Amino acid sequence: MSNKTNILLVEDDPNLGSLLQEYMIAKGYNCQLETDGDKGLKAFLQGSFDLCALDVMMPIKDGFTLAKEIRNTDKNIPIIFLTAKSLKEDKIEGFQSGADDYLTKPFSMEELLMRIKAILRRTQGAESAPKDKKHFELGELNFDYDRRMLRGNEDYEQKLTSKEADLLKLLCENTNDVLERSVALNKIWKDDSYFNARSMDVYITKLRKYLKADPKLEIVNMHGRGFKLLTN
Amino acid sequence: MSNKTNILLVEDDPNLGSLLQEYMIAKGYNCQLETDGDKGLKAFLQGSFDLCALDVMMPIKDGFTLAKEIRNTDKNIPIIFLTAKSLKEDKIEGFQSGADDYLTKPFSMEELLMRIKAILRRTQGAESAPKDKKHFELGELNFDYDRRMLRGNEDYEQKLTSKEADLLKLLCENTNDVLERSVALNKIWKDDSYFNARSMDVYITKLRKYLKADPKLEIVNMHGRGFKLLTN
DNA sequence: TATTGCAGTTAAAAAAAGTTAACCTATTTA
DNA sequence: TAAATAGGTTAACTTTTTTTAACTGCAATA
Repeated sequence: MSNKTNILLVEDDPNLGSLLQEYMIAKGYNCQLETDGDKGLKAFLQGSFDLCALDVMMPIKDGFTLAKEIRNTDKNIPIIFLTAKSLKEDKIEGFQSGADDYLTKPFSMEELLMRIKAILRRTQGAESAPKDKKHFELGELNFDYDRRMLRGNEDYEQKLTSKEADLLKLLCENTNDVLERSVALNKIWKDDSYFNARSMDVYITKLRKYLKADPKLEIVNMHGRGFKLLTN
Repeated sequence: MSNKTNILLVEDDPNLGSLLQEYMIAKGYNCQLETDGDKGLKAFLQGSFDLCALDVMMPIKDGFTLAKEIRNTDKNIPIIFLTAKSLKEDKIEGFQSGADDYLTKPFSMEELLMRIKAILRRTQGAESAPKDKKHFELGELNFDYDRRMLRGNEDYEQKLTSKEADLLKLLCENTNDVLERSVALNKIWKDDSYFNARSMDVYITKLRKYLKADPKLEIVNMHGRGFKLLTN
């Protein structure tokens, strides 16, 4: 199975249903479409979904009832209702049957996508810490970003300032590839301007000095573009 | 402090604002009302909130900007926008600035309450920061905030003053992550000013001295930003 | 090849942080 | 009540980090 997010969409209007399905698929989700409540429940029980988007007014079995049945078997699955009803009482019934969100038709598909993302950010969300790497092997050298320390295998040790460490980290993340000047300026200095650019050059000089500890390491300039850290 | 859920409401229309505030209080929440973006940010920095409900169109500072500033200091706090704008583009900007939900006026207070509950069910439910932890493991050391005591496993014992303990607690809550200077100043000294900043530096010196009991612990400065407590 | 802008380097200025000690203020103790 | 103590702030000075400035050389392009 892919590692995409799986969405169960239950919608009795086949036009709207497949439109939404296509859109979600285009946006990189797996999206299974069912056209009534019974099929929806069956699909949910057999599959493994991360989120349900349910139409409220459907023949055979309405969305609220379906939601309760789904909740019976999974207390945590996020549920979004899609509906033409905009009466207050209905929204409240929707939330009371455990909805995470409630969209009133007509809504834009983009808004649906945003709301789905907002909910998944929370639920899958324990993760979402981008968790970038903090420790790099640079030829003979070893760079610990958090401790801001550059170590060689003899007893070379060089403490870095925070700007030095920030810049070296960016270079490492783009090893053997161009780090665009504007990218670095915006990430570290938060502003791409002439003086900051000169400041960055000063730091490049400093880093080059430190990296001399391993003669294979080199920071080369890409005229008009930025810098590249070469490791061999 | 009570164990109620704390909501920060920022709404420039005083009638709507206090109406919502009263309603939330009647429903058993703590709800602090601020009437513009600057006051809102200050209140957020000094307080300890579980959720923010922000009006989008406000004089001085709009809700989107405020949301970004709040997100800068707390990556997880749930944010709901309240707004008269119903344009698609605005909703999308709202969600991109990290919103969990987006209500278009006019909405019923009941619906707002439902949506708040839906979000809190997720955030308070599952994961993350038990925000009010009072006891921290710091490498070899052990920090009891209430007793204001730092203990090592031999017989190292260090009593802390209340400011020392406050600052160490903030550092611990952001272990291996930046504690912004302004955040600490606003939370502990209630005011971000030059002299308080110097005072904070004095406390950093004191804490560094205490933490020497475990050589792995380190408080590093992030120039212009704040401090980071490293644990390994 | 001459011009122009980009990059490399170094030194100095400016800003931020680190440290120590003096100095308040309130509270406890003699 | 005076002295001692404790927590906290202010001040002065030092050191580190970052930015600015000035000068030099190189690279692209007309």
